[in-house]
Amino acid sequence: MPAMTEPAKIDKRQHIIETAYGLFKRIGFHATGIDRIIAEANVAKMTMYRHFPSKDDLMVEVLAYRAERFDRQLDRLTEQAATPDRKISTIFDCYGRWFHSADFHGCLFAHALAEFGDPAHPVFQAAAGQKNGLKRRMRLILEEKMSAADADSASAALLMLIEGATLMARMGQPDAAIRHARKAAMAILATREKQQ
Amino acid sequence: MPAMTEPAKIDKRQHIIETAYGLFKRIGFHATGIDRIIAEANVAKMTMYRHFPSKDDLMVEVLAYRAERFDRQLDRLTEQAATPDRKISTIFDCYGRWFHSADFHGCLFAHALAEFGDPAHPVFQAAAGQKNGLKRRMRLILEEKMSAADADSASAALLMLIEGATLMARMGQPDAAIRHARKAAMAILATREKQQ
DNA sequence: GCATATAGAGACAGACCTGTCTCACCACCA
DNA sequence: TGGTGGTGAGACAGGTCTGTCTCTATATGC
Repeated sequence: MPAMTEPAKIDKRQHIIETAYGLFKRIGFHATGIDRIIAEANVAKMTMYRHFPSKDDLMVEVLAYRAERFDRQLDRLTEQAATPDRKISTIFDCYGRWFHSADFHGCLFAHALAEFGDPAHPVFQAAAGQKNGLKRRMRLILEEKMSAADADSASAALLMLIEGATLMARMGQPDAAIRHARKAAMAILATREKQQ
Repeated sequence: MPAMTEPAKIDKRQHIIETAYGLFKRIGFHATGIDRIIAEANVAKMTMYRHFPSKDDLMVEVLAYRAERFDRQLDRLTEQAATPDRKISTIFDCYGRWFHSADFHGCLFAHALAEFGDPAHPVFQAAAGQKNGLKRRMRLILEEKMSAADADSASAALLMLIEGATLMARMGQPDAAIRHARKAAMAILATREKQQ
């Protein structure tokens, strides 16, 4: 075909990452075979292996891509919010929308941690890095309104609520998950309010 | 060998379940092969397939065995506690000890949910059943001291904290996980205190 | 003693896994 | 025009997966 119909070629690599992302999310890391990825991406096997030396590398790149997209989204949303409380609330909004989206399949990073138990494995580290990054983000937000120790404790609690809510949403209760998580988050933040 | 040295034969089936449990926990469901299970259990392949028609069945039975052991442990611990708050605190104690145990590898049920995304899959259902059971247990405890609606909301929040804390412990911070989870739990329960 | 049930050992089938390799094709550029 | 680099298609290797099968050995109950 002529060059005009080949804009997808601009980034075959990115196309593979996004296809693999969809499969890992829906089916799992171990359960998704290379053959299926290349079939779904309409790509030759050698094309994939030229961009990614191994499946492990591909998984790490998929996680990195997803983490960056997530971070950019939260950057954009939280910079519009005025107060720490509003920033946190915006994050919960974001999760609530995600829980109700059509292709919600739970947290890819949590699944990666579940499938790769070895802390030395690159996939484990990539996934743990995203979780720690989210906690750090919330801690920095909370330090605007409370002591560092309280911010550390509260951000850990918020992260736990978010992880637990994601699990609950995955078990078929997205409404209850986000509602109860938000209520609990407000209760936690309220106890640290006067510390300002 | 003579009959005296064969008491293990009393329940080959149970021995297979416990061996598989250890492997699934450490390595994962998909990553653990049948061959490895029977090798570790010192059992012939046909012996395993005689007791469990398929690997799926074995996984479900392993989850059921683990869920029952967990329930019995919590039954024993919470019946010794006098008040609802003490019962909840005892559950957190239990999780804290678990986080610090030598062979802690995260929650098998959460891992099962991560690896089997289809809600119709028996493994998914077995895992979701355990989570819902834990939430129900805490809800019943909390209904002694608060309204049904508050107990529902608070038990959901406690479940989320527990799940999130388990994830955090798995990422190498068991101390912070249980400490912050407990503190957050107390804050959540405190806001529902006067509702009694 | 004999029947029945349970188990061990391991070959085997058929599918699927990751990863390598070859060959042909085509777009682009000098 | 001829070289270069990315790509498609698919064979292939070597291993592992689940699950079935056969044959043998042993233990228990009648």
